Amino acid sequence: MGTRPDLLRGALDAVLLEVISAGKTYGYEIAREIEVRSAGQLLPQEGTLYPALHRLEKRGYLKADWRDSPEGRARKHYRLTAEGRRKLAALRQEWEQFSQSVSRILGTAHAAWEGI
Amino acid sequence: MGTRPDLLRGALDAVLLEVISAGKTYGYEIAREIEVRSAGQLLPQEGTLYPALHRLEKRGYLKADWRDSPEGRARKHYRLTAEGRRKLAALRQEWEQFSQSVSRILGTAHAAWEGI
DNA sequence: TTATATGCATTGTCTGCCTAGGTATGCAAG
DNA sequence: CTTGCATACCTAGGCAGACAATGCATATAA
Repeated sequence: MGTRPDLLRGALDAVLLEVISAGKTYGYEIAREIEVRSAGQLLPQEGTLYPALHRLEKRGYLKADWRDSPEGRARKHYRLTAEGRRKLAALRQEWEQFSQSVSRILGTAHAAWEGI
Repeated sequence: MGTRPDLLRGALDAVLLEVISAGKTYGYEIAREIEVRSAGQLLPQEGTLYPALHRLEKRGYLKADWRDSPEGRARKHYRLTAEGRRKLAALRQEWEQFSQSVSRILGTAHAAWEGI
């Protein structure tokens, strides 16, 4: 795996909603996409991923339906609700502000020095 | 307060070590410094801050000593150990990689596109 | 039959932020 | 003197969520 658990916590929901909105719709595929897009840095465990998807569904950000697969067992496909799209936009902005705050404090490279 | 608790979790240790290494040495001062440096975005609660400092001390990243204060009660001053400086460097790099991964996935502004 | 890839799910443990309290000192206002 | 406020530290308990481990189901290949 890549990073510490605690790092993932704050960003997982945003990452999941983003990947799903980009057309990766079921768990197994979502996991692999996250791994690819992060170049192996991020890789949520199954015991993290599936509960997270259930949470997002229960909170109304995702809708799911089952479809058969040509290989292996059936897949549970997710898609964003309207509320999910709004949530993604909000989480994206929240992440941006937060990560810039931290990066500015830590003095890491991609901090935006426009402010202060 | 500023951000969601879950966001703070992943970055708090790094932020604390950084602020202390920059010369803000006791809890109350550390808290205010974080608030100032993040422009109010980050503000750990006392029930978060003090246990976090104790953890870092117990793990050997910080050393502490008590000193009297001209105003109010005595202060517990922290400073980084050699191990603490190494830890800060590691956490800084970990944060940079992680935040870039997430930012790249979310497509937020300050992502570095040099890599892929 | 066994192994491997696909695919979803749950249980139990552990970590750690928060809320909500508490303690102590110094000073100013009433 | 008492009340309030800033300074300054600490802790108990609740709760959310990531992880490891395990299990189940389907398909293909050795």
